[in-house]
Amino acid sequence: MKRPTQADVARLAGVSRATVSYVINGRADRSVSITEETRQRVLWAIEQLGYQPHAAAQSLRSGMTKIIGLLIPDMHNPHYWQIVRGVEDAARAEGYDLLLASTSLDPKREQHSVRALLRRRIDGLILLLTFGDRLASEIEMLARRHGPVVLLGGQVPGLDVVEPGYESGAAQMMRYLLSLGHRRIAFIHGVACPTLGGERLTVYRRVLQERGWLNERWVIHCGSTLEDGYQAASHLLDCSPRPTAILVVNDLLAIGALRAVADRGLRVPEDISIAGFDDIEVAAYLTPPLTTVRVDSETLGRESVRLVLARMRDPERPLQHIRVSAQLIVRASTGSAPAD
Amino acid sequence: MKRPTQADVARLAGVSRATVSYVINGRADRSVSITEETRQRVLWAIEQLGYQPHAAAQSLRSGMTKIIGLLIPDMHNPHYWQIVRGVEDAARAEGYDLLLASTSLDPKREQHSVRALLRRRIDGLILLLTFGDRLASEIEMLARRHGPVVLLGGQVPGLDVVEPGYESGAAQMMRYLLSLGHRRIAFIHGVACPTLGGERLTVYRRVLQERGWLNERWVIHCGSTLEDGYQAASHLLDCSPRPTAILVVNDLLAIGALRAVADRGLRVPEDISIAGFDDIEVAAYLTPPLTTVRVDSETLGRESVRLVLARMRDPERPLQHIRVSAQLIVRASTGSAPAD
DNA sequence: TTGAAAGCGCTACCAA
DNA sequence: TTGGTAGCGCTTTCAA
Repeated sequence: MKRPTQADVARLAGVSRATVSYVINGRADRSVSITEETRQRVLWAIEQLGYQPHAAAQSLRSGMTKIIGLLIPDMHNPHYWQIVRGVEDAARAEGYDLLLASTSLDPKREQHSVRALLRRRIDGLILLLTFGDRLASEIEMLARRHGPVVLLGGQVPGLDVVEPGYESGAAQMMRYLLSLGHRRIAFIHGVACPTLGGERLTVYRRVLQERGWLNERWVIHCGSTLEDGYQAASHLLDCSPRPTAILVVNDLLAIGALRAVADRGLRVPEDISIAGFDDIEVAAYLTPPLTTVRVDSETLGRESVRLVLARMRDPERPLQHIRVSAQLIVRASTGSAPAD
Repeated sequence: MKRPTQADVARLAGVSRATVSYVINGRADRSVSITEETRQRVLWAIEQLGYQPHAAAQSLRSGMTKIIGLLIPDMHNPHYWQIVRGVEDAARAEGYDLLLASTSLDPKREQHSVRALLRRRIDGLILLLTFGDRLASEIEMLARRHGPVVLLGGQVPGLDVVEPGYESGAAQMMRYLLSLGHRRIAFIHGVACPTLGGERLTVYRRVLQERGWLNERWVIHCGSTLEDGYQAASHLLDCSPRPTAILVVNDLLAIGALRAVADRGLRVPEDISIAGFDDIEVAAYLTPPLTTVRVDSETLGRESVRLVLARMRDPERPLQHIRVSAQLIVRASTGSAPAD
């Protein structure tokens, strides 16, 4: 019970293999023309046998895989999933399948995954790198040889980039928190690699520095799990004086922070304000609903696919750098700074 | 600047293409043996050229793609990601890449995705079907021709199945709620397809029926988004008398329910208890932390991969049906039924 | 309008 | 111990 091949179809339809190929690939319009009757016979034979073209053979011959690869840092963070959704959607709409890999926040694995993805001669690659710097030169080289590679955030010379507008988002957020009267603002920087989310931290530091309110003790570096967020917030809550607001590098960790506050019997936002980044879907449904900076992650994914496809079509087009804007979303987790 | 092929390596190393192949595939041990010196020269040439085997060509020749396909219903629900994590992990550990597709809760798209996946002659396929029944016969047929197909829940004759133990979990949950004195227990069945989560609903009905407390007005069928959960719960809260507990088909929707309760100024669990299924990661960090039924989703994913690989190795092995057990996790969102 | 045939890059069998 | 070589299934050019 072997799977039927193109030759089987040809035999059954009483035509040559080339004809079958023409019919399938719809080349019937331009250079080649096929009798409607022949076409129908071929179609019938295909149906009859349940024939399906062999993807590997097509790839080998045509040089296209019809696959787009996506590398994300961490499957735990919903934010990345929203990106995956955007990518999957856009890719599928164009007839591409999605090969997904995650770094699991491990540099070795990131390197390994990038190589594995590249090895497949996938049509296009979208990389959301965690430890990118270490690989920059290798990626640059490989990208030159392989097809299109688009970076989702970060910087590698010679590559198209889609950049989330966290920087302006962070600035909006800081302005907002200051307008509420907060001065003791903490920052939880829970990421696998210091460079990740760096722009948010930088803006935070700069804004407070300008006012002389920066206190490095209130910048917590920790891991990237919910529990890390919880622990970091717990630590901050035990400080004296306590910060009146905690800005968290992403919503996932902010959820951990909310829990920490609740566990200490404190109220949000009366006793302390909490805010995050990303506007993951649950953010609006938390108790209290979370103030955050929205970066439309599906758009991030979609745009990446767009760039990849565009580069496929025209490898010589000028380098693109697209910025997806961010927007402050005020909900109930932030309020005026409590009087001392 | 074309990519080097095996022939280039052979030329540079001064050996034949076959030798290169042997070196790469480490067949040097058994049937064929290669001088250490030759081996080194080949390795050197590979390094020199930055040669990487062409995956499509390998697939075509060897018949293996080193890819496992996974179809999930919906990228919005964290529960499914946890499964994806398990699959990705296990697959990568065995040298397989992951091709991911999501149904987006659309039957057409499910059918289309299954076909696309099958078409690739992927080494193995893991399906978490939403509308499986409609496709059952097609899948069965295709599975016979194609490689291993494992079902994650559901039933298709002739296929290996990994089944989450929701049924026993639901029974534990109902027993627990009853022990807290609840009699007016509602059920939010927010799924894309009635059969999904059916076992949970069935247990719910059976248990209440036995006591004569079943009230179909308290069974809400709705969609599968957070907002659907919110709306469904809102509706239930407006009933009079109000249910004293709401069991939600999954944690994601339960989050929506928690929000609805909070928005009405009611307290969980004093005024009403809320419980879900899956034990997604955020469940423990919600306010209040959510009582739920844990089904270890990573294990679900891992086991699926295990079955796929086992079936690859031995297509004739007896059909497997693995049940992953469920466990009641009591947290703060459930409490004694309020006195009337 | 259709068919023949040359590979795409690789693996594995057989011969040397 | 190594090399020659026949395909895997498909697309596409060229000829008929």
